Order: sequence, then structure tokens, then C-alpha cells
Amino acid sequence: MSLTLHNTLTKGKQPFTPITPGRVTMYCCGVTVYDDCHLGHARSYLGWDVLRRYLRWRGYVVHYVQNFTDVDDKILNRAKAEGTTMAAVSERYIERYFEDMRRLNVLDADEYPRVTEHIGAIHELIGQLEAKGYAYGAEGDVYYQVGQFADYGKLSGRSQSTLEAGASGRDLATTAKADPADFALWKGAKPDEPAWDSPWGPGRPGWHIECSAMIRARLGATIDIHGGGGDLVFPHHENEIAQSQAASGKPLAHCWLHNGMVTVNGEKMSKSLGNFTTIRDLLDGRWAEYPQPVDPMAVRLFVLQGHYRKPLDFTKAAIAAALSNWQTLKAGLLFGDRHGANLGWPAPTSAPSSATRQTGETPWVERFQAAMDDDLNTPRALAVVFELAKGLQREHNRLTHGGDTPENSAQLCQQWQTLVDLAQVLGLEADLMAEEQTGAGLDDGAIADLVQQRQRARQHRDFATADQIRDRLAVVGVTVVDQPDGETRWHRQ
RNA sequence: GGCGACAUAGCCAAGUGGUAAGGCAGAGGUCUGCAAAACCUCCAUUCCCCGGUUCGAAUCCGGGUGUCGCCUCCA
Repeated sequence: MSLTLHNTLTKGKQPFTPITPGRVTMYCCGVTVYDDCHLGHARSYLGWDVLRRYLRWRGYVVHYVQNFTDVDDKILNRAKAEGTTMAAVSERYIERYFEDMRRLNVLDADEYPRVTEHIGAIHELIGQLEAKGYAYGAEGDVYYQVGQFADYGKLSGRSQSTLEAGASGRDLATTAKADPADFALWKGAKPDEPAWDSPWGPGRPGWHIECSAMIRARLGATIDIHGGGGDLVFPHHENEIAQSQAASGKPLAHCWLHNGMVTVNGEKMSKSLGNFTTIRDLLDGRWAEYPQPVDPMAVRLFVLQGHYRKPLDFTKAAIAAALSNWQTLKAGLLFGDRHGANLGWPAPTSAPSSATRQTGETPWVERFQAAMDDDLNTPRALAVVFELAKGLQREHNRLTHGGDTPENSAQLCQQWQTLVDLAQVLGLEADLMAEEQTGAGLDDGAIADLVQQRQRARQHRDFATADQIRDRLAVVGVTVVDQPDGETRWHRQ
């Protein structure tokens, strides 16, 4: 059994074999830091996070690099509008990127290189391309000569003749390019713009060269996995390949992974259309479609319920369903924390984030792994997770509502540990402490008092009062359950 | 116009030649003063349409239709 991944380069699934056995180098295109991250970013980085977690669980040592593009027209425009600097804008949105991703339980990458830290490396790369005849200067700009690179178009599946024919609609009069398909490696500085000195005069890097330069600087000429959104296949990744491979003579990445696009109510979500929703708006209840706070884990679950290469449609109904799904899964994940001690289970062995495999081979684990090995089929993997969670949820409910002690405690313990381990691979983790916050404002004694009062009312058949108390408790997240024997149990939601 | 992806129950979704996983929602029942919760049971003779291959197809081939994406900044 081995991991297979869909490689955009070969347009099919292929077994994953790292260059160095046991080690994986992966790079994913990061954000341009001029605004808050949106649902598309969430989908994308959640996906790569799961890939990274899974590779670790599979026993690989993963070196994961994700860049921040901190030189760009959009950042510049924002800085101008705010009367501040590009660096200040970048810094702010980098910070907010981390806030958003950490809420979604996306693990930090190993390195976050920035364009501004790699100007030297970019110069070096452009210099090499120039020396090898792949680049030419024109009016202070430096362009990549696409016609010189025989493999151009291999990733995105387009021929050079197609590209030229498809250049219609673009205003070519203003560019100094020799060929419409050529693209900028270095852009000459315009007045009043930040610029770096270079052998070609002051200016700044073109859009694609940064990634080529940073990959080489941080990971080497050839990496195992390069990921990004499907919208980056062309031109961004095509151009990265052209730059890197022309310079090194080696393949840039063995496996190219691309995630599907996000839509909202069936419509494309994009910055240019202005219909995008930010991650924090969704989580904080500021999404018009679902104006209530959304548990980040439910978002994670929602994203993982679809395959990473397929389109993902955010709808009100889908988010609502994901929240219900998460309730079920959470009940399973917290089972051991809640009942383990009472059942005499050994101290919690739940694995911290990013840990490698905690459980042995079981049918559950085998099915989970088979699903994930098949191009990260998280929907299928989640079926296994839910089967485990459902069983535990059922036992939890029996314990909570009826006090029945499970007969198969040892087996249950194993199921719980397996569930926690597998869910962790998907980044799905529940926090008992956070759960117990529900009903804050009323301590156990106060709740017990109210339950007592309600019991007395019921005994006097004063159901109006009894129901009033029940409603009051429900508001603070406490559920009361009347037992057949007349006893009343309560628990926090 | 060029390139590509996808079409499975109310919704999300798995399935890649052997007779439709899983979740959500829903229905009925048990329990209950009642409601919520809980528990049990049920919930696609059928996989966009039309042909074809096959003993057998959601799964393969051909042709339609529809939706979406990329080709320009975008994860």
C-alpha cells in the first residue's frame, strides 16, 4: 500500500516516492498580504495542512515551506490609500493570516519566506536566466522569453501557438515584450514606488520569480510536492517551471497538486468579483448567509467532506449541516475525556497535534489509510471517523442520559484512541475545557439547586414552573433529562 | 473561441465492471405531564439523457444536455 497523489503534470494519480526516502519537501504558494484571507484560502491551506499531517502520520519527515508575497501592486495600492508603507500593510496581514489559520487549526509551516528577504536570490536567478539566453531586458524591465523554453505549457496543457492566439483582448501596445506570452521577471521602478537596486536598474521582482527563487533558496532545485490553488496552474506555476527548470536544468517539483475552487451559492468567489467572504467574517457570524458564529472545526469538517480537487460550494445549508456533523464528532472525541476515568481507562493518550501515529493496525486504521492513500480521499476517510464517533456518541448518550455502563469498555477505549488519532490527522480536535465553558455563570451547585426546584414543582404538578426552570437552564446550555424512574439528570450541552 | 473539470436520494458525499459507504435532514415507534434530549426502526430497484460493449455498467466506449473553472489579478 502506498500513497498515490494526482499530479497535474501527468494528469493522473501516481505513487508518491520522495526524492530522499523518508523525507518530503513541499512548498505551497502562500498569500499576497494585502487583505484578510477568504474562504478560498481556508479551503486551500486546510487541504495542504491535512496533506502535511498525513505525511507525518505516515512516518515521513516533512519540510513544509509556504511563502508570503509582500511585494505587489495591491499591497502598494493599499499602502498608498492608507498613507502608510508596503511593509506596514504586509506585516498587518501576515499577523492576521496567522490568527485565522490558527483558529482553523492549521499547523504552522516550517518556514515562511518573504519576497523582501530574497531580493538577492531573485537577482541571482534572473542573472542566470539572462546568461543562458532565457531572459532579455527592455526599457528597464526584464522579461522571460517563453519561446526559448521547449516545455512551456506542459503543466497547464496548452501549446505556445494557442497562447499567442489567445492573447486577444489584451492591450499589447503598452508593453515592451518581444512576444505577448513573455512575462516580467523584473519590473523597472516607476516614480514614487518602492524599488530595489539591481543589475538592470532599480525596480522590483515580477510575480512568478519569487517562488522560483525562494524554493531554490529554502528547499533546493527539485522538491517533492508543490501545491496551490487550481487558478495558479496558469500562468503562475507554468512560469515557475519555466524559470526554475531553465536555470537549473532539473525538474522543479515531482508532484504538482492543485485544489478546486470555492464557490458561494454556486457562484465563483473571487476578489475581483468582490463577493468574497473572509475567514474571520464566517467564523465570527458576519457572513450574510449564516449570520451566527461558526465553530472553526465545523468549517474544517465541511471543507474535508469534499475532495480537495473538486469545487466546494459554501451554502447556508452546508454550513448548518457541518455544525451538526461536528456535534456528533465532538461527542466521540470527548468521550474518553469525559468518561475515561470513570471507566478505569489509562490516563489519556490522546495525541497532541502533529504527532505521528498513535494506534496500531486495526480495520478502522486500514480503511482510513486506504482512503487517504487514494489521493487524500478525505470524504471516504471521514466515513471511518464517523463510524467510530457514532458508536462513542451512542455510549456517551447512554451514560449521560441513563447511567448505563458500557459492557465493552476495553474495546471502546481502543475505539476512542483510534478516533482521536485519526481525527487528529485531519486536524479535527475537540477541547473539553472549552466545552465546559458552556453554561458559564452558573456553577454546578446553582444548577443542581434549580434542578431540585424543578423537581419539587413537578411533584406538585406545577408544570408551568417546571418548564420555566428548564427553559432557563437551556438558555445557558444546560440540558435536563427526566428519567423514567423519576430522577432528573442534567448535563452541559 | 481555446483548454479542462464535474453531473449519484431533500442536502453534502463515497463508489473506477459484480449488483448503491458515511454524514446531515426527514418519517414512524419507545420513553415522557408535555416538549426537548435519548434509544430502536425506516429512508436511492437506482446513479443527467440516448445509444453501444458485456453474462453483468453508476462504473468502459460513442453522442447529447447541463453546471462550473482556467485562458487577465486571484488559493
